[in-house]
Amino acid sequence: MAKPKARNPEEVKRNILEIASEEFAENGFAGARVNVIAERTETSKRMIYYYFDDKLGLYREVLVLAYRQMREQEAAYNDAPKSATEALCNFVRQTFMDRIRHEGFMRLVAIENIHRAENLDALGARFSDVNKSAVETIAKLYREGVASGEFRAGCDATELHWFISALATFNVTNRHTFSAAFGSAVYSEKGQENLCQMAVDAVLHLARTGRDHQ
Amino acid sequence: MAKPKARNPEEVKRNILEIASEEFAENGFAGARVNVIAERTETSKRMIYYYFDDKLGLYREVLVLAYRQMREQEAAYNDAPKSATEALCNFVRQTFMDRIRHEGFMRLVAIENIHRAENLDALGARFSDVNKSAVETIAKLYREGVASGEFRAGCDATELHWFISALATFNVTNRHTFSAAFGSAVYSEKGQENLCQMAVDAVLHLARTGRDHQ
DNA sequence: GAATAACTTAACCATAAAGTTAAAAAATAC
DNA sequence: GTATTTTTTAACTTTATGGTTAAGTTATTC
Repeated sequence: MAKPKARNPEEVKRNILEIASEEFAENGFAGARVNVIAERTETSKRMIYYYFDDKLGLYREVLVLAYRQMREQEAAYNDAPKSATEALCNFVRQTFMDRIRHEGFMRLVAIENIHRAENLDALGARFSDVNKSAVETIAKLYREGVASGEFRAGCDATELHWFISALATFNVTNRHTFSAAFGSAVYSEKGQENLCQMAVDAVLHLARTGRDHQ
Repeated sequence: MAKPKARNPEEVKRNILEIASEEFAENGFAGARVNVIAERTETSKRMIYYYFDDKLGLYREVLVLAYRQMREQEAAYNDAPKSATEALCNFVRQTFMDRIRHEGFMRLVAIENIHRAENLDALGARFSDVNKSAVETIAKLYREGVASGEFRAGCDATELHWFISALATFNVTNRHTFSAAFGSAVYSEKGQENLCQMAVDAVLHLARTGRDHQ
């Protein structure tokens, strides 16, 4: 009577990781409960230990998957802009919106920073390889702008990436304390447009003036 | 033989809060252990419950104290700069360095954001009152620059504060994942100088161009 | 100087947490 | 059709956790 229920280990793992990702993002590593994760999956607690050994092993696989999904998604940008200026402008906007869309990922990153990234470090090359594309995108973009005369040389691509990332990330991860302290006007529709435009203006300015910080 | 050990409830409370602040900043709310906090204080676990009721009560008092100390310290800036430009430049640098110096506070803020600031919200006016000065400082500074013709009108002071805060905060709170992903060059002495200078340049640019984002 | 309130100590408790055991069943591979 | 891998179930163990009890001590108040 009960359906045969075909086996699918990959799907079981995927399902566990999906739920675990939500629970860790919501409650942090120490705050998350293995029992709760188990209850929410379509399988049992035993299977979590079967596939991931322990809570930490599960958490680390969640991190790997989250970063991989994020970078894959970022790599799918590539519009066909008319100029380097336009491309950079789009890139900043994209990043800003992207961070908003992936709040769960942002929370995992914030949590891992509280752990001083010791779990990402433990992953070694399995992690750092994934990120190479992120800086390369903006490096290429900036080079093209310098070549066309739109930007001035001297900026460091990683520093530009840092700058864009800082604004887009803070906007999501510090939203709650900022609102509690200073009101939520900056998180109104108009407020968010303003902040995004400020980010675009500032980044264009930095790219155009080049290395004024020698 | 044992010294009389004079009573000093305020000192006992202060001591508990100091240790608790370190433990919560290090491990988060769920990760922190009341037993560990108790062991590290000069008093006993019972006194924590005597003064703060429970773990959450202790955590909330830690937040109150941390924000108060931070704002008091910020309010003690007031140098005597020659121009509004110089004043804004100094303010950005100060903020940038300040966040670096108060890593523990930054960690508490990050942790409270993971909790969606529900504990700050629960404090109500006891919290929001403390922050009024922070935006007022930059608002005044910007007004003076507009009056002197150095800046153009139209910027929102809270948005400027958000902008400066974003860069200075991300630099500290996302240090570990950023380094793990993109290398630690931006956290070398030279790298940090560059980032700080980028922040100054960008903020000056925004203040000078005023409301290009209507 | 007795009463009272503030404070201290350490043993104790109930619960909840991560993780395990063990036995069996079902699907798949060979 | 035998061996292997995957999956299920549920009870169990160990340890650590937040929180409490209860008795005692010290300063302060009257």
